[in-house]
Amino acid sequence: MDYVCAKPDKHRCAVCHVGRRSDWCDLDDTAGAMLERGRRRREYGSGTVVFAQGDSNSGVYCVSGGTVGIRRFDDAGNSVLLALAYPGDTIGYRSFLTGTEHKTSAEALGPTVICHIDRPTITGLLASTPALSRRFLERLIGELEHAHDAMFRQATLSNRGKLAHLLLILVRRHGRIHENGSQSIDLPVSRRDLASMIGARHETISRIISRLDTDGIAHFSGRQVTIPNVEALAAEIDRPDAV
Amino acid sequence: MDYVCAKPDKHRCAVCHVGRRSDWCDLDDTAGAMLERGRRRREYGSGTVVFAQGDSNSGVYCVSGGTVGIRRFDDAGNSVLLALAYPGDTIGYRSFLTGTEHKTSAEALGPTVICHIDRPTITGLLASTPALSRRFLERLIGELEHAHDAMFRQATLSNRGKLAHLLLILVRRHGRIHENGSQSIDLPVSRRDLASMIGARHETISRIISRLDTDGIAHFSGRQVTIPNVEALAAEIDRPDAV
DNA sequence: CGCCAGGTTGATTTCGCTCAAGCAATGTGG
DNA sequence: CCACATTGCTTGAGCGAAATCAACCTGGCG
Repeated sequence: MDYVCAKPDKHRCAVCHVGRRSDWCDLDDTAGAMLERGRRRREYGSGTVVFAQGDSNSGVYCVSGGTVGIRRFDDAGNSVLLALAYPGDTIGYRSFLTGTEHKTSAEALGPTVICHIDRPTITGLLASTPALSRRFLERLIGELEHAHDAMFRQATLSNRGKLAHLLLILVRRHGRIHENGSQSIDLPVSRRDLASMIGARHETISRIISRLDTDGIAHFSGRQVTIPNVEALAAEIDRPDAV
Repeated sequence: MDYVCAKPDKHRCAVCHVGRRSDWCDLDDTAGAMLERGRRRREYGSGTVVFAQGDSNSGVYCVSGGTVGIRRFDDAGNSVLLALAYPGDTIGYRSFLTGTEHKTSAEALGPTVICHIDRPTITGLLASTPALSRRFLERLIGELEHAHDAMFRQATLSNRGKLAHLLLILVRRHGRIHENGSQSIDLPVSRRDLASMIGARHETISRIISRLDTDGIAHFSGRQVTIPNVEALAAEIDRPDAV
């Protein structure tokens, strides 16, 4: 999701460096001041819960630094990592808009900085700045688009294909390019979460990982992944059968 | 998704009987007149395409009668039925809002009546009626919620459980209650589409169906399904193993 | 009448899940 | 500081579920 602000370098949220990519860049001076008053910055340690599924809504959150996991639980204790949120993303706005309890949990994956904007403030901002409502609308559209893509992949790809695709997405976000053209990722999530993201057991993920390793597609060492050839990884996506 | 109009029996779209459940019930007199001018009612035969994935947007559509399938294709010709739309639902509004091409196709599943509202009209309505924008927003939230639920089920349930769940949803929409407490559905979709909705091959669906039949959970005859005991069907959802 | 799409069924193979054991890293209380 | 639990990960064995390939049926429809 790439939202570009109409007024670059103006009225952006002061603490965040995301600037033009945040939802707040359309605010005028008074609205910006209101945001500054109602905003509260906080750091979260790895694994900390930002808001929990079932909690009543207390405003919205804006990710400033780090990575946040959006997760859903069921009664049996199963959990699925539905999405990842990055600096510039607003989260928790859905239950704010509907006035219902949170339908998902959000947790810090690694050290994270998040601003909380309380209900009165965000209500005021929405009233004074129609463009903000539009931002949320477009954010929703992006998320729905993302969910539809995921549903389609879930229905058409093999587990190996799904993992390859997920690695490719993670490379785009977290990847570092090496001198020899290979790329490395520091995975933001555990194996179990990788498994839940593609709808497989964690043992299955382990096996696929070791096969990708022996096939030379991707080399795993803890949460470090090295991908010699990204094109080769991409070629794995729609292949039902291996070499 | 149950949206209730603030002004019942007033300013609703004239041809539709959905009245309070449509997105248009908030319009005032002038906006209502604008809608009447820009609206064009049309009947679609079974299987007809309303709009196709890749088409440029030409406004939005409002389902008046029948059932519409929202489908996504890939290059290889695979298709997945992502959602169903019913009278009162507005479709095609996402690509209108983003100004991009349609990311999904919509097709009539059986005889269907749909109103088309052209771009200038819907643009004007949105400008004059902020509540309409809010309607779209809540529609998006509902769809995203639905997609998240689907992703979670896709990751946690067996194919049998997914099919049981899908039948339960369809019973709610299409079911008729018999005298003896059993319920019947006239499936709006083919077996292949049932398969794509739960991410399985159509042969697998055939087998699960015959097993549900012999287990006495649901009896299939063409697109007619009879469910003696809905509770028994619901109990199938989270059961990984059969009796 | 023959064709064809949609559906069923069978045989076989592959994939992925379950159960289970083992291992490394981390943390904890004595 | 060590014994010991805990957590996350890997690996193996066996099994069940589902995909694949294929034959065949059935009801429309030109």
